[in-house]
Amino acid sequence: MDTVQAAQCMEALGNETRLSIFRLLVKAGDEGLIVGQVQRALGIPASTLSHHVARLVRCGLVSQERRSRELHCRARYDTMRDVLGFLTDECCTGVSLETESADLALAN
Amino acid sequence: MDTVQAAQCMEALGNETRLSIFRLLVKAGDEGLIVGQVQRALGIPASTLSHHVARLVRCGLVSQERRSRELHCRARYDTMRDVLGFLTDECCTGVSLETESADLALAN
DNA sequence: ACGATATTTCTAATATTATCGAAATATAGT
DNA sequence: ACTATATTTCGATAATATTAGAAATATCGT
Repeated sequence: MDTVQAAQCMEALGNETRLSIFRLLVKAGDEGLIVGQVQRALGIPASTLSHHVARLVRCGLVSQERRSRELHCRARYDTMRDVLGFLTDECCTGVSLETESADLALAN
Repeated sequence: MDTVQAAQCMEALGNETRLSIFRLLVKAGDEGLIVGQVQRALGIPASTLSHHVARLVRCGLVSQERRSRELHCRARYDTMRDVLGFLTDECCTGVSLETESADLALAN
């Protein structure tokens, strides 16, 4: 994952509404949720929600699959893993994620 | 770390300029960099840079320490670790970070 | 074909963010 | 006190994002 896509994903998740949507989808697991379920869960207008979901889809964090009238949304763990990988590699160099204090190494 | 602070950090890192600043500071390691060094490295006007750095400081991703005229900036690994922890726990439930494909468990 | 449901696209208003020059502040050396 | 350096704050403009109602589209059941 390159810097641009990483930034796009972060920007997407940097909005509280979108972060809630994404967390909801993660919790829903493999099954995912249909847009209407998300809407009822979060209580936001359909058009607003559609906008936010589209943005999550655009940056690759959510996938959609139409099932007749309903639109199934699922969190894309692969993308999320890439984002975490980017952050760990590029933004946390030399720091273990464990809480044991770090042995900062200038890895470049 | 709560949802609000996590979102703030992500929003901060979701801007390409700020992400570059942060990566630069991470690479600089424990020593950090003074604002002027960051400015020369990235080639952006001082006032614009100041704005972005202030934002990184505000959300806790960067710390500053004045040394006479110069302002030393350092990446705060502890905050970064918390952000990664949040993302791993709340946004990646049941998915291993290793590339071996996941055993999605609905952990709630 | 029609009416109901699910969701998006359009449109417009409002709000927030980004950018950067100019002026202000802080500190250092002379 | 004066000048130079380092950085921030101010102020104004431009760009982008958020919000949400209304209209459009798609699909279903009858």
